[in-house]
Amino acid sequence: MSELSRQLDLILRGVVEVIQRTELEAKLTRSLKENRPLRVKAGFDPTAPDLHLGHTVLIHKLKHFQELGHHVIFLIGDFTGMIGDPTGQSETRVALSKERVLENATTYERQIFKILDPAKTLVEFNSRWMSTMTAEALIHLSAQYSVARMLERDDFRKRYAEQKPISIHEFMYPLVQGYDSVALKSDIELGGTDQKFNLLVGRDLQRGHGQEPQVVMTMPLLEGTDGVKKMSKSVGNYIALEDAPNDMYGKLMSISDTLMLRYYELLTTEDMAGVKATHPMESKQALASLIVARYHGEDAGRQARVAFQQKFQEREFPSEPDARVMLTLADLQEGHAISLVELVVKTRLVPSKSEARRLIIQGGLEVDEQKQLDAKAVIPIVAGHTYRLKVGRRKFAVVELKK
RNA sequence: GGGCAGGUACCCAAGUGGCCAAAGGGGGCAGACUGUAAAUCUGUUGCCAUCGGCUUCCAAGGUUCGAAUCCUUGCCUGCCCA
Repeated sequence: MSELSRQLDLILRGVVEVIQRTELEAKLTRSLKENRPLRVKAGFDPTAPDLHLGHTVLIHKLKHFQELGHHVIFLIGDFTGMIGDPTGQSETRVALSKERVLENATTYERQIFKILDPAKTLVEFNSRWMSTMTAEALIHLSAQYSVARMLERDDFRKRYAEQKPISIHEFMYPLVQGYDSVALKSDIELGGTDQKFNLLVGRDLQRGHGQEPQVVMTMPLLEGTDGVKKMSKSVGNYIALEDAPNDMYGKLMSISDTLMLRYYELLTTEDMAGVKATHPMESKQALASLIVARYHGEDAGRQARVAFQQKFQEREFPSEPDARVMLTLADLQEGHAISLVELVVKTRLVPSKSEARRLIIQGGLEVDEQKQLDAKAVIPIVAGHTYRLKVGRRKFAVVELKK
């Protein structure tokens, strides 16, 4: 196998679309011949340093390039961040302070370097060239794209059709992102399939600046834990890289069987036929252990598995409860007692007394393995005893009286 | 600048003077079921409380015994005309 096809093999694995394949091959060939690594760019939002598994699909692809000796540019869109997210539903963001951006960048690095090699990764900020751009240059840049072409972008088109607001500045997002490619002389840009439009703008702008257009590669979007919408923090269907091992494991175990296969496909290199042949629950546990181990270490993976089995399969009380409450005498009524509602609220696992009451009536509360159904009940609290509360399906708390 | 249509709970969306804490759907939560799930079914979903009370329907005023519903002003959104 030639070096070219070896590289192509790895590069194309899992990719949805390559624009243009022939250009990619040409760039690779030249890179090999001249011994000049390609510049591979991917952009990230500055406000969400809490990376989740969805992001890792892309980061792993960067890793592939890195392994092949190419240069990876991790671009933090601190300037574009002012515009708001490209899905368009959110409002304009306030510019982040310099300190804040750097802080977020550090957080990013801590997470991505679990996958990427720090020595071979260039972290860039687009404010470096954008914040010094003159208004004149900006107008000039805007002149390179038409409104009609902007409206080709799916979400713009939809919002326009649905009579929803689109602010002018939102058009700057694709333009600036495209210009980033010019500034970085990017050879290849990676993004999710939803980024296709923005990525293509980069090609146009590069051409306009006399550069060879970048090759665009789109990666699949990973569905979130709900199995339908793409994984994102704002929807709340995400599994963050920095989720605690047990949470991460638990979230992975709660996904549907169908979604599990998808995760295997996009997040691992396991053999799919083998996975499908195994009992779904076992496959799911294997997946959960694998991912937890990847971000928290082998031990954490094993421990999370044990903890999960305790907590859910054998319905035992976990060694690490979700909340610990220390009561003082001031919390108790005369007779050293406290109402169940009060007690549940004190764990903070439930937002209000009404919710606590509801939970109890619906049979969602156990104290020391005894189901409590009376929302008006008051229970005595004895010093020295540790009360173990099961709050709803999956939350546990321990309560003690402070001496 | 003018005209029209809108702004309701986490989201979508009904309601157009009292029967409205506000239909319906989605989502969330709980229970049953299960292989951890998913799907399904059932219940529940402003806050505090025993009846009952309190604060909500863009904002501020006003009319009324009584307003999400009527009026005024303002803010916001979309469309059309200029």
